Amino acid sequence: MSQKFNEQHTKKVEEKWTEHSDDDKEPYMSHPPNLEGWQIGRYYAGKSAKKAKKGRVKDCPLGTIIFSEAKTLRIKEMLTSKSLDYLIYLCETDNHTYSHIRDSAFKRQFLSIIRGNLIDKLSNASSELAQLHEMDTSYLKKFKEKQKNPKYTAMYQGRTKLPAFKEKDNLVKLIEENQVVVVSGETGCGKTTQVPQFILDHYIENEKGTLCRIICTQPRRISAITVAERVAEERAESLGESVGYQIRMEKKMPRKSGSICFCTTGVILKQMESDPSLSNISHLILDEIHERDVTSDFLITILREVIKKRNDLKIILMSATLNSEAFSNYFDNCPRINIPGFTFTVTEYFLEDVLQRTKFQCPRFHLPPPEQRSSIKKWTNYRYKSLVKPPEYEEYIEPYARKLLKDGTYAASVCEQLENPLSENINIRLILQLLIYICHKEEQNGAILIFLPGLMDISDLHKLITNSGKFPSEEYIIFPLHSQMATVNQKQIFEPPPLGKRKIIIATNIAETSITIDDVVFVIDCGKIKISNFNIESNSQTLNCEWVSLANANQRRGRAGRVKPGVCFHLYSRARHMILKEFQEPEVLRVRLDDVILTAKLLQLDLPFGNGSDDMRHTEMQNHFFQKLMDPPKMECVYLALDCLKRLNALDDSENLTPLGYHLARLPMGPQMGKMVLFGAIFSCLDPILSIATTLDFKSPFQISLTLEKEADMKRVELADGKASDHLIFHRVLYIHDIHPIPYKFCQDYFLSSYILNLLRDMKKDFMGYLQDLNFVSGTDPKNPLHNRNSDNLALVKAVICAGLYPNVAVVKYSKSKKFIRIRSPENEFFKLHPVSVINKVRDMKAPLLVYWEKINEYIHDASMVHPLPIIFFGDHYKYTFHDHNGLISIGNSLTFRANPHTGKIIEELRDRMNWFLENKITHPSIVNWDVDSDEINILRYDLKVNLLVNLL
DNA sequence: GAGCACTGC
Repeated sequence: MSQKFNEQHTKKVEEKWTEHSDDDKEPYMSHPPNLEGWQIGRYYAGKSAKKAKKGRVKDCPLGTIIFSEAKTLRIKEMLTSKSLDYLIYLCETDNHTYSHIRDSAFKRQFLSIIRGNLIDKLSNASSELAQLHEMDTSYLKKFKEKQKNPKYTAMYQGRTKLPAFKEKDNLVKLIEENQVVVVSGETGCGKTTQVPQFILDHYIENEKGTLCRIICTQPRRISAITVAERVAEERAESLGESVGYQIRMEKKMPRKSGSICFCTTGVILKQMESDPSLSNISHLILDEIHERDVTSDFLITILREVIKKRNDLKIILMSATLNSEAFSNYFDNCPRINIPGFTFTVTEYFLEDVLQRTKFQCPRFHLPPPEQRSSIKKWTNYRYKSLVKPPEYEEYIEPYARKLLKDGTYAASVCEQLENPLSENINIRLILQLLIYICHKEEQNGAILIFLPGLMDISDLHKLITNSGKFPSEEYIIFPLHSQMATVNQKQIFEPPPLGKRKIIIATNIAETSITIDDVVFVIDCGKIKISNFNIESNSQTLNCEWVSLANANQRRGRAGRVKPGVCFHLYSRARHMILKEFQEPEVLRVRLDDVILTAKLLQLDLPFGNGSDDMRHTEMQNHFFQKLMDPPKMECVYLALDCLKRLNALDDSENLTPLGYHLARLPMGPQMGKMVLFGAIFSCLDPILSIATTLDFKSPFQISLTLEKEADMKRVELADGKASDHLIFHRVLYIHDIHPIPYKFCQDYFLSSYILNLLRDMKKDFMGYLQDLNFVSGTDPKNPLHNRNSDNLALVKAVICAGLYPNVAVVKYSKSKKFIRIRSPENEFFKLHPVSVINKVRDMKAPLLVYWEKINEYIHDASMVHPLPIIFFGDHYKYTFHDHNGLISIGNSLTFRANPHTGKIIEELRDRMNWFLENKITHPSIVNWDVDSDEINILRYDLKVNLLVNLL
């Protein structure tokens, strides 16, 4: 397959598309020339009032589309072809019977999903584990032999020292006698490795090993593997005997019975799609359930239904001590058992102690940046801002500071600083002073771990430390640690430092749970954390810096006591510590719910009806799935997600899954990315689209360099190859990585992570497997030429990107100096383009339209500049209107384009035709037959050589 | 004019 990276086919786009001048796009850019004096003032007042209303921009067409006469003629010829009638026949939709769909495996599965219900499905649930006495005896025999194995006995000796071991008999008895048990305990108590083994050994010893099949879920892939390896080692076995693991794209399954399988929470949820009663499982252990991620919250909600029908299924919830009671309450006050933790003591200090020891002086006022210091007005504003105190100061923090002053244990200047809210801001100079104090005054040696909220702070502190001259590289190794930095995959960070050197790690909360560095003795906790939230009013995602929860603070503190007693410095006062909330909000209250709803639909759970549905049905459904969650999300959030799924055509008007929705629910990615991939398969440009969708869904392979930022930016621009698209860069990177003679060299030169690139390659293959199950492709090779006939046509690739990202469309506005870009949403809100986007640098501004995936805090992260036609073809709410000699195409009730009547008419027919084609393809999943005479190609073709759609887009 | 918490199928 030749997949040259060029855009030759774009030139074939024949239609004339003109961009309007500024006045045309924004009719109110400047005041009409005939106005004078106060009229001008009133004009602008009216204009800003309009802006404030955030009115739609219907009346500001984004451009004009005119097809040439020759093209019009050819398209008209095509439109008279007979194949259209055939397609209309195929796609006459009947939502209740779907009688227009030919009988197929897909149809039967789809109908059983939209008509069925979880409870009915569970009513004939039963365990599939059968007791086989011969095997039971053999399991016991092997187990007894193992107890003589010196390796096993040595490991066993170590196990008996764990706190969990003292509770062995209690645990086994409690689990035997109850269907649901909550096991709580802090890290280091051994519950994760021991509890599954206690259960398994108990079954084997009682000659019923074949009835025992334990699944233990972990929130992260890495912990599923490491725990499985550890447990296999303790049992003196290799993986694949009685212990195994399963994560996406990687598994080592244990034997079918008498076994323990560690897997990620998502794997088990996916399994429930086909086997909701978990028929081949005897014990389900959910570990780290206190983290409250969407998947585990979702899982326990369904499990409450499942255990009613499967009385023999045991559920063990393992949580931190802090919120074990809440889980017990959720399961009808099921019994709890607590295992004391086993960690070294960590001495805790707070801001007042740090200030006292370092004699540091916090700034009293916000200093404006140097370039603004001349403006006194702005400066006063800064001073004013610094004096506004959060409400908790009067109630808690000031009284505490006054008490300290009275007690006389702290210097007066320390107490005074505590009363100033600025002392709670992140202050990297204070951290530097504290580091100097630790390294020179504290006797203990050992690694220092600093928690900061984000990259900015990590970068600033890193610079400050290296430039201070107090931490020469002969004595200190400094590791910045962030999910997007190369250091996360370096072994060096886990290993003891070279002799005579000390490790300093500057990390985000990645070091709280995901990455464990054993030799940490000192922790500096800035007390802040970046938390993403979903804002219902603006229907958008935010990422803000907040106070940590007590759970976070404890976890951070615990990182200091893994090998010996440690010290933790919190950079906030004891008073602040007292008013921290216990936990962060559960994730399900902080995210978009569209993906959750699709999964729930596939699992046939009862869901509420959206805003638009009639009230009768609304009131019928009081006890729906979302109400049963431990923390039900706001209904507005559910409605927003339902609306979004309807716009994507994943749900029909009665909120049943459509055939498209059914496919999207089965694909392991969000609905928009799933749609992009399906269209990539249908339009035969699958490899580039899979690269892009996988990267957006998982993670960018680009790594951040603290020292070579500019170089990294330039490499990105180089990879963009003049195309105004961040998405096509992902395609190009994965493409080159696959064919490069020395992939590792390519990664080094272009600041890429080969670890992530390899994962992305595996993931693409994994998606191919799903597409094959859905019957859209014929194998698992993403580069199969059969599915890449149009992969060289980057205009088409961009059109498919657009189909997937819609309705995330925005309009580009240049500033007058054209130095930077502003973005306007169809709803007339203004955003900015993230500085790393190549669109800032590649000035190929033929089109003012962008499609994007992620928008966080007013910033659009990755974007592609697109032609209007894909938006017109793939957008919803198509309308054509004609009045005052103006033809207008309107999309999504907000984007408008001018088109003369004959062009408008043709676009409308072409759009219908393509939708029929897609509908047919979705309801009759199969590989598109690109043969010259095939029916489906005739539908899209306007002459024998060229496929209409592929060239039009 | 200016910046990106962390997971997962």
